[in-house]
Order: sequence, then structure tokens, then C-alpha cells
Amino acid sequence: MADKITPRHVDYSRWYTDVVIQGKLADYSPVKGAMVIRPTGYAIWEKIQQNLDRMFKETGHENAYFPLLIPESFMKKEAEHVEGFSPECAIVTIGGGQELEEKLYIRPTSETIIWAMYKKWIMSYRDLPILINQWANVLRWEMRTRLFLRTSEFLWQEGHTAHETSEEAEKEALKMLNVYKTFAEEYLAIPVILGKKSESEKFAGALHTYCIEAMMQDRKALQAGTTHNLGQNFAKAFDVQFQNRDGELTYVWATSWGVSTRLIGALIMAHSDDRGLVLPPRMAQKPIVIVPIWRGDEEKSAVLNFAEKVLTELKTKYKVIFDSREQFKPGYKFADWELQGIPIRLEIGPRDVENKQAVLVRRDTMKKQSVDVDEILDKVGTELENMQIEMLEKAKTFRDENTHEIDEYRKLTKFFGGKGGFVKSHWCGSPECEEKVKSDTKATIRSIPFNRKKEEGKCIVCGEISEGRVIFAKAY
RNA sequence: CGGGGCGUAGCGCAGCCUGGUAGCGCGUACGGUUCGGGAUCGUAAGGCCGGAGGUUCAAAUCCUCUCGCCCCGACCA
Repeated sequence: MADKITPRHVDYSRWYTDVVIQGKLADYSPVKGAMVIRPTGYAIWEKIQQNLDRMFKETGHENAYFPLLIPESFMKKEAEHVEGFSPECAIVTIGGGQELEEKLYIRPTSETIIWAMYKKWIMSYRDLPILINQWANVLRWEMRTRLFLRTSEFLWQEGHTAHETSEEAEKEALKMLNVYKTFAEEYLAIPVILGKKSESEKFAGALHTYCIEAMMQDRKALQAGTTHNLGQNFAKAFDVQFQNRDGELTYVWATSWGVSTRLIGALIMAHSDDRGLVLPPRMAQKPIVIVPIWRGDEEKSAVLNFAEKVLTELKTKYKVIFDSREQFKPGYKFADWELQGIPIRLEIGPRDVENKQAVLVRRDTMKKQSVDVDEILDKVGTELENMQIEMLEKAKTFRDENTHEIDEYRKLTKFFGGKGGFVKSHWCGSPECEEKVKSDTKATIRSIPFNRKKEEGKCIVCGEISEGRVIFAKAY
């Protein structure tokens, strides 16, 4: 605990790891590439789950659970899918001491097993739509892993829907993208750009992949969530046909969509500072900590008495941490809770008891103010709301300040050789031009934004006609 | 898979070159003084020196093999 966090400007990557480890969010496990999510970190995941789950249900989805193990033959049915995922799969070959007749893949994603089941369940248009979500763990054998951002096993939710028409599937993919956007902005306080992925970046087996893309404090992009219009690819691979309203047999239209524990990494990298985690109030399981301060027994009882009254009042509305640990001095406690991102700290010492006040400190701004205990409930409420809003604003300002329109290739390569950020440039749509930028700068097309201006331009690489700008950035 | 680094107390490390009683800091436990920004003093507990084999009177240290982890690249949510 005495360890200091490496400041962001010294080493961003070490800073991130320090925040995660010292904030007790996660720890390295004995299994390579897999991490342990500790209670403080898991509480954030639970917040993500609670809110998204509610939003999924409000949009008509229901939860189900499919098996962890997928028969090898299923994995091989959709050509692009196999190619995309096979290299990063772990495979079970022995069960009960016996070599298995058919190998079982540990799911890297569940499209295949789910569509095998949908074949059984879908006969008629009357069986549609199916709107199922599952909360699960998946495994992808990654070469290089980073806490939360890329671990071989991770937790996520995956929605898998089946529809009568192409239009309906497209609508669903966009609807869920908007659910993700709302969640990212209103809860995580991370502004996101909605858009479509280029061919090379889309999901293996999808027609289109949509994404919400966010900027981290090192100006790199992080894909925070994706939704896919799978077209009829999986229905064809698994032969899922239904009798439509005209009595004809047709293939089902599909979507899938997911967000993962990576969102916790995004949350950390978007807001935290050199003191540690900064949580938007809505993501804090316990948004308030009270730190009583005293000298000697006499003060101790007076302070604790007073502080407990404040606690009782706040508890009517919030979950509150009351830190009366004897073995630590106040300064230590301040640092400790700052590390864990608690949005509001209330310091209560002898002076405050005398004035019937408490010192309120906001984690994001670190600004202190004295608050009368009579109005403390209101004041805390206002500050929590303000903090939620201001954190989003701050992140948005940062992103906009680091987003630039660039029209010359030389400037583009120079930009990514420097401090980087988001670049809006014209692109003709060819994979070759996209690839050239990638090999020259390591930046990729993160998004073809929905809201881009219709604008005649010339591709920044080849000079061919382009109808709008796309976003280039280095990404996690 | 390529490059680099490292395995010694819970954590971070020194000791290894030049073999000879395993050490430091932090943390932990107990006691005292402290308490408005990471306190301090005292006492104590805590080790198959990653594993196997070899050399030697003697190995954390020398030799061989092996296992694992971390960081940087190519791949990926």
C-alpha cells in the first residue's frame, strides 16, 4: 500500500497496472493469461450487469444459458467463423480419462451452439423473433494479455437473436448498439462514437459489425462494445429455416452483440488519475466513505457519535463505508479510498463536530468544501449527480480536443508518430489503403461513423473519390 | 512465435562474479506514543533460495537440463 502509483506521464501502461493492482480490482492468477477479479473489481462488473440486464429486459430480451463446451463439428460449420476463431481456441480432448470421440471446444463465443439449438426451436414465423441473452465466460487463447483489457478467459454477455426479415435484424443490431451507447455515456461516463466496422475489422461470420468506440487518456481507441448483423450466414450453416407468412421456407436472419469485462478496463483508462481509480457515481457500489478523525479518547467518542448520526442519515439513501479503523491515520485512509475510486469522502473531525459540519471531498476534482450536516443528504446527492455529468463532459472535451481532420498522408504518419489521437480522414473504401495506413502507422480504421458528414473528398492514401471521413486511431 | 528481463519470507529486492551459520525494506502480530494528507518506537513470527540432476568435505552461489512468470513486438473484444 505504501507503493506509489506510477504517474501516467511516466509510463501509461504501468500506471494502468498499478491502478488495477493497488486498487485491489484484480490480481494475477496462477494460470497464465487469466486473472482473478477481486471484490472491488467484481462490484463494478455487478453494476455493469445490473444496469445492462435491466436495459436488455426493457427492450424485450430474456436470459438463458448454453453449454461451455462446443462440439468441434459445430465450430467448423461457418467458414469465416472457423477461420477467425480456431487459432485462439482451447480444446478438450480427454474426458473421464478417455480420449473423446469428438473434440470439444471451450467456447470463444456461442453462435454455433446457440444456432444448433435455434434449429430445433424455430419452425414458423410464429416462433420469431427469439431475443436471448446469456451472461457467461468465454475463452480465447490470447498471446499477450492485459488485466481486464485482454485476458484469455473473460466474462461477458452475448445476445443472440433470430428474426423473420433482414430489416428486423438490422434494426435489432442498431437498437442494441444504442443500448450500449446509453449505458456507456450515462453510467460509465464514457462518450462513444457509433459506427460501422470496415471489412477487415468485422466479426468473423458477420455481414456487418457495428461498434461503439471510445478514447482513452493515452489517446488510443478502445472498442467498448459491438453488435453484429449476421445476415443468414449462421442460419445457412446450421440449416435454420422457417415457414414465413407466405408459406415459403426461408432462412432466419440473425444478430449477436456483446460487451465484456473489458468495459472495466475502459472505465479505468477513461477516468482514473495518478491517485488511482476514479469511479463515476453510478458505477460505485458504495459511493460514499466517512472518515472520522480524532485525538484522544474524549474526542474519539464525540467524533464517532456525531459521525454515526451522519452515517445513519446517509444510509437512508446510499450505501456508505464508515472507516473507523484505529491502526491508520487519516492521511492513509484518504489515500486508500482514493485508490479505490470512492466518489465522495466525508471527513469528520473535532472542528466539524463543533460546527456541525463535515468536509466533503469529490474524488474527480479533489475539491474540498464544508457542508452543514442539516443539508448533507441534499448536498451529497447534488455532488454525485454533478460528478456523473461532469465526468462525461470532461471525457468528451478530451476526446474532441484530440480528434483532428487530416488530409495529407505525410501529416497522418507524422501525427501517429507523435502523441496520436483520433484522425478523421477520407478513405476510398479499399482494404489495400486501410492496410497501408496500418503498416505505416499501426493505426487502423476504428469506425465509419454513422453521423459523418456527406462530403466529397479524396482518399488520404490513393486519392480516389471518397464520400466521407472515417476514424483512424491506434487501438487496444 | 521473435526480442528482453526475472524466479531467494506475504510483497519488493540484496547476496551469486570469488562456494563456508540466509539478509534488508515494506507488510503482518503484540505493546506504547500518535491521529485534519500515506505516523513512530520497541518486541516477535515468518524460508525445502522455482524444480531435477551433477561437481564438491560443503551449493542460493559453479555446471547441465527443466518449469514458470513479467515486459516489448506480430494476432485479438
